[in-house]
Amino acid sequence: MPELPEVETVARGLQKSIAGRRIVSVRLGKTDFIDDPAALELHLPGRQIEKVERYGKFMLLRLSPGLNSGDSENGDGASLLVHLGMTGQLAPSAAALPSAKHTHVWFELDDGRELRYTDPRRFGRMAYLTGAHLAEELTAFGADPLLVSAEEFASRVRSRNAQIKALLLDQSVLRGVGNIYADESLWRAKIHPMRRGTELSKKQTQMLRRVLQDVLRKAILARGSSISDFLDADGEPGEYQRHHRAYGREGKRCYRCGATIRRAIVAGRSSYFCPTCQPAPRTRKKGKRRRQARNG
DNA sequence: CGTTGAACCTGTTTGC
DNA sequence: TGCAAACAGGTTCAAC
Repeated sequence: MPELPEVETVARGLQKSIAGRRIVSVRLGKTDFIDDPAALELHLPGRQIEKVERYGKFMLLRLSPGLNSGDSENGDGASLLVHLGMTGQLAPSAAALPSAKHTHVWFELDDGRELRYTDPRRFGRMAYLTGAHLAEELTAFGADPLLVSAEEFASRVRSRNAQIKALLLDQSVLRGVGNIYADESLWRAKIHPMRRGTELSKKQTQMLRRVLQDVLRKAILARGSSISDFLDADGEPGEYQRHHRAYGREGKRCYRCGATIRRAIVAGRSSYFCPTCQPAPRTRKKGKRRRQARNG
């Protein structure tokens, strides 16, 4: 569910509502999505949440130096890394309110509230990481799509023979793009999701970066897309789903040309596109119909 | 190197 | 109405 704009929305909300608060205690339910549950219970109590930021689809809760002695990496960029997976929600709540179903982590704060993590499918991830470990973790990711230069974007995309949809979803190429914003940007750039990176012209590549950034910025302004269950840190849905041009529009007409939006599985994911505006690449032979004779 | 499919887990929607 | 299949904003891993 949460891609870059949704995670940015949650991170900004949390920065406003919980930055500066201290974690008093930690309570855990199911923990199979937590790297080292005991580390949370051991290291988080007493720490102040200094800042909440986004890194790709991750949230980084930057923590104050710990008071426990014996922890050689105290203060060394200690952070709580949170990935929302498909259905994760992280939001503060009055401690007295009942917890939603599938709430698995409660951080008691020093102002009487609790920061709660709820995640029905538990595809999310949570980890307490310090300095070197955190840095190492983050090196696996590619460029931030909002910051990437035209040159870097082009070199990352045009050097790869994979399908452009797969490249946009690959977090080691760009960090933060998911299924919705991949399809939305490809529709706007008029590029078929099965086109190869190597196949894109310089113009197309420039256009793709431009519209991707534009879509992401506008989606952030609209506080993300809520298809069925995304809620921000204030419990509010986003509005950007109203502006979707491709994603989820199978069978409806293309806003640009009126053709019928199609759905196909590309890179293992449902992909929505306009078959007219986004012409398909020449299909590989792949058995089936033997049209033209090859050999000459 | 690139693709595909399965797996992780729960809930909701769709189809017969 | 009932029940099974398909599908969901993500990631990872094995197999080819």
